[in-house]
Amino acid sequence: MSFPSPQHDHGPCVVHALQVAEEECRRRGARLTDIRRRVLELVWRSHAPIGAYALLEALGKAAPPTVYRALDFLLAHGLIHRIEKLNAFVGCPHPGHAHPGQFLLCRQCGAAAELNDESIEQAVRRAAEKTGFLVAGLVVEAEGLCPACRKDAV
Amino acid sequence: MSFPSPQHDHGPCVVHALQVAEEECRRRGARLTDIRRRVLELVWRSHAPIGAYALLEALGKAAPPTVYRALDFLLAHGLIHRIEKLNAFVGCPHPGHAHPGQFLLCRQCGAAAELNDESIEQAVRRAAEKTGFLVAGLVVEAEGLCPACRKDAV
DNA sequence: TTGCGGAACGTTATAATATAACATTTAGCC
DNA sequence: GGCTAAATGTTATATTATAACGTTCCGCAA
Ligand SMILES: [Zn+2]
Ligand SMILES: [Zn+2]
Ligand SMILES: [Zn+2]
Ligand SMILES: [Zn+2]
Repeated sequence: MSFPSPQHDHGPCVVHALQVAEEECRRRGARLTDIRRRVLELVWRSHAPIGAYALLEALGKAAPPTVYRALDFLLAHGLIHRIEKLNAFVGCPHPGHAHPGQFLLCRQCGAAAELNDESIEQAVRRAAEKTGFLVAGLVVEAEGLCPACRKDAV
Repeated sequence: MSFPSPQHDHGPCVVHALQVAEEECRRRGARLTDIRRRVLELVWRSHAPIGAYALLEALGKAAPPTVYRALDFLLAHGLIHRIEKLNAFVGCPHPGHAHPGQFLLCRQCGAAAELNDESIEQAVRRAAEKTGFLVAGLVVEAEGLCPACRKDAV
């Protein structure tokens, strides 16, 4: 919910995310195969949202469909989110209940933070209702400066 | 601000948009060249957001950079918006003051409506502030059913 | 008017992102 | 073990976007 400090030790976050993912997949009867786990780990290891071809390269010998299929699986089970603005992917810090993500993207350091603010979704839903539109999915992506980069910029 | 009825006569909308664009460009000292005007007209003629390569085809004999340059110009001067989710473009119904768009995108008929709801932006700004993040740009894209398609679906 | 200089455009090639189609392997189940 | 469906491998190609460089056009000023 808060912005990840750039110098925090990210290792434990990755380990924790993988544990949660194992659990969540078990609960759902979904198979977190080796490739899928490796992609998820790579996504988490990256501090910033990471693109499919960067993942592909990190995986070593693999073709595009391999990584896209893994990403599709992870998206379908709510373990990652896609950032539309960046054509990139980021780990979900609290999978288990389906939700659209709301993201803060630092234009300086690339870091991303996920919000899940009820009032944002409500504001959209209310405004949409006024026009008679029924909201089914929602993309919210704010670009700007994270706390650390904001300080640096003075 | 409200959803465009699918059977409304779109011709006048296009004509009006082009007039406003002429005016706005004059005001800004920007050149609305033939290509740029044709691209803007094509964007407006399309009921739904339209992609760069569809515009390219409609233009006839032209190469990608031609249409992308025109789109860049139109974006820079606030005459169109880009829909990130769709990699597509839509005319702005009220250019003249820079603003991020907030969009309602019908998954059935493809129609798009632009909102400019203060409360949405405020909700995002407030939630971002809590984390110390400074918002500079904002993408809001809701997917769902427009009033007409909602009725059809019962 | 003519020539200058920058903006706009043309053209070719290529980068970056994503999917189609089909063969092969693997994992779970009886 | 043998069956089946899911997962993965493999090749080709679609889709979206930009780089690089040459040419043309347009406003402006000598
Ligand atoms: Zn999430
Ligand atoms: Zn930052
Ligand atoms: Zn607008
Ligand atoms: Zn519709």
